[in-house]
Amino acid sequence: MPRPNVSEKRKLEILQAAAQVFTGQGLAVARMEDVAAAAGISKGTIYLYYPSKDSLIEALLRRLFQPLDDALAALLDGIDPARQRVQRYGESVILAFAEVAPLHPLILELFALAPRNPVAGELFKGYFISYRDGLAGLFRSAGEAGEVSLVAFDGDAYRAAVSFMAMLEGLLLLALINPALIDLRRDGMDTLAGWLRQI
Amino acid sequence: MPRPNVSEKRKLEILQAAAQVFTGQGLAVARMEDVAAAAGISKGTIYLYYPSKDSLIEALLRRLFQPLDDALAALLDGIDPARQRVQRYGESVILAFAEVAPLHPLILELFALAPRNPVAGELFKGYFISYRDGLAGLFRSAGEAGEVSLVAFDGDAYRAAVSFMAMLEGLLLLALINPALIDLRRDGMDTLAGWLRQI
DNA sequence: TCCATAACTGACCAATCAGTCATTTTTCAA
DNA sequence: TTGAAAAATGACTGATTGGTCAGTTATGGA
Repeated sequence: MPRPNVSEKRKLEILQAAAQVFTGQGLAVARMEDVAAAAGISKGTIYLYYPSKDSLIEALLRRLFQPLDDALAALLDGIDPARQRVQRYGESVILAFAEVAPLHPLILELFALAPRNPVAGELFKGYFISYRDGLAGLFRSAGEAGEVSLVAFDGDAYRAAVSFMAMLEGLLLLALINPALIDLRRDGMDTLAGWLRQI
Repeated sequence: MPRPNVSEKRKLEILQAAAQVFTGQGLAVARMEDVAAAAGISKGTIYLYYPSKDSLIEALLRRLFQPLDDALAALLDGIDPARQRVQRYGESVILAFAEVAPLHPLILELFALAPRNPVAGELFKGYFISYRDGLAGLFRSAGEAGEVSLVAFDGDAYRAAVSFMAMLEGLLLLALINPALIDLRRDGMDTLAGWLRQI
């Protein structure tokens, strides 16, 4: 019988410990020793699975990005009517963010990596460019098909896309910076619904 | 003749050097030695004006916040019609952000301090709470006076305030994360104008 | 049971850097 | 011109920590 491959399991355990420690202490302050302790292993073991602290941070970033990527794929490649896909996308992003509320301080720090860390930069850049262009294309064809009205945006699908993105990302930012400022589940859904009434 | 007070001038020079170095290298990586070199002084001298690296960061944060505070005061205490004040506020924030584009990586890092640094936390919290409540009050009274229509928000001034804030902060976030994503001066102004047509 | 090897450990090293302070340089009122 | 105080210097220290690796332990097929 082959030995059970502990590698993937260990990697995941380390990643979860890292999420917890990095969130609690901040990326710069948190020590690899602390991550190891939280994972119930020794520091050296981490380096059997991740070659550096940076690689651990990047793995975490990719992992947290996954749900966003999935939601974006569903938005852009779905077969449902455009309005419905946009609404579902907004709702799933808002709910996903509300669910990871304990990780918000970490997520804010990961955002701040974008201009400096190449991996983070590429992730964000790729995501937002696809998002903007995909959404604009979606609005354009839905507008031409008469499914939505772009009259509030002078018929400009690009403007509609930027407006939607600003509204949604803005909601997330407000929640990230100060949880007491808005209730994502209530205010987020209200604002999203209000926006959708424009088109 | 009293000696010219070099203190305020030196403090400002150090702050400007810090802005430059922190933006280029990141808060965690930048060394006090580098800030000193950029200011054309020695490291020890910095400590005659700022007691610690953290205090320097906090001074920078307060300084960068000042224009926002001023714009907010003009929004909340102005005597012009509500719609005009909201528009002017949005425009001035967007333009101010576009003007400090070289500092965007630093600003993103300062945002990420909010959950951990008490000074940053208080600044952001205070600002956004005043912003939200002041704007909601503004919309409420302007709605009652018939200056604006809140029908797009079910007559709810709070919802209108959250929607406006999300739109505006979202624009700034998109620009911060990836300058290539939107053109603040053009897309920002368009989106702002589009939002204002709702009320 | 044996042992090859996978998995893990933690003491250690090398590098880093915020902050200090004894000393030097500059300033200017007398 | 002088000297006392203000301003500035930069070598140094103490503490920290990412990453390494020689040695130890656990596993399971033969």
